[in-house]
Amino acid sequence: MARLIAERHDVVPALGEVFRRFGFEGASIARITAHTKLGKGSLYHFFPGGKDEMAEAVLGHIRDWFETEVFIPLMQEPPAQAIESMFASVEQYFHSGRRICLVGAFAMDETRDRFSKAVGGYFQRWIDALGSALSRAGMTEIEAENVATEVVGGIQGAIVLARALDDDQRFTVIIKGLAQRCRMD
Amino acid sequence: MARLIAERHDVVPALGEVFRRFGFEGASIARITAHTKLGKGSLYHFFPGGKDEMAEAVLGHIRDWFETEVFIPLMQEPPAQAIESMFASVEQYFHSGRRICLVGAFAMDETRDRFSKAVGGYFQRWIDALGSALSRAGMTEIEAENVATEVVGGIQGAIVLARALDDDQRFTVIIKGLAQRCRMD
DNA sequence: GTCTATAGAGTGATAGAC
DNA sequence: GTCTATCACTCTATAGAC
Repeated sequence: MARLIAERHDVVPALGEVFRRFGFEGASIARITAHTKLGKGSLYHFFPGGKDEMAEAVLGHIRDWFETEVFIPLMQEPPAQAIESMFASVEQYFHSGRRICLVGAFAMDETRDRFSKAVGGYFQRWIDALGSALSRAGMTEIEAENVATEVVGGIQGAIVLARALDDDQRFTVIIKGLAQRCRMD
Repeated sequence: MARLIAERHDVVPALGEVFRRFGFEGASIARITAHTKLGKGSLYHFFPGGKDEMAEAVLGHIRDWFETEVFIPLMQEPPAQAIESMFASVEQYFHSGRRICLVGAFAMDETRDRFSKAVGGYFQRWIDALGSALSRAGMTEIEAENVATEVVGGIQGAIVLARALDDDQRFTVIIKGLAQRCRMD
């Protein structure tokens, strides 16, 4: 009976979707078992720390994805093309605003305090990486940091608006504006 | 003992704070009674529709505040000064990013679907009002709408970042940049 | 037998509604 | 306060892999 399906990392994306849909508080174990098709036994076998450990695993998984797909390219590749590539990744990853940023969502209520290190680290790393690219592209340090902050924040805002208005065009329009801002104005 | 304190509208701000802190799912009736110092009896007397009606009341209260303090001035007063005044109100209302936007938070998970009308209406009204002011200030229709969308979204993003990084300076810096954008560039 | 993965009944606590 | 449903979580039982 055992050994058939899962390893721990196989269920992490499914876990992420549940947390995204319902939030941390709204993601009950019942909902999680329904979505992951894993019994409580398996779930607590993989994540002895319960929901907190599940959320931690999801945040780590998100961080890893951004690290390889976005942050490292921003730090190491030619800046103009890495920035363009970042916006393409963002458009795709967030499904034009139909998929939320779990890290941003966790930041909104007291869930933040449970995962403050992962939440803060994710955004700081993003701002630093983008700031590095903008700086290499010719901006002053201070300008690069300000624009990076505005852009990373702007992406979060675009997600909020797209979902609130149920209109992905808003997301795409805002992202285009932010991309323009990175080309200097 | 009864009759002493409350009317329904007196408890709405306290309700708002509970929803802000814990989110809709995390705001349990126990937490609500603790914060409002109202028994369950009074609570269900004022809000027979339960938690949904409580949240609806909070959203209506928020909408009313923005309507008088922000949206109507944007539509009717001299645009440059109404826009400056909007940014001042925003800085104050959101406590430099330490207080979240409940409407934006509700937009993030499936809570949105319960309150989609209030959530969508709030942001659309804000964008329309700001767009009107920007247009009167000299922007083309299309430019005004784009900038209004970026600014309203940018404010939401600023809240997310300020909380995620636990740093209100980020909020203030972003707001300053958005205000600059409204003066044309 | 020992190990890991699994299923799910059962725990007390707490949920929202009234 | 009282109701039922559901919460997060524990535990026992058992499957197959070695």
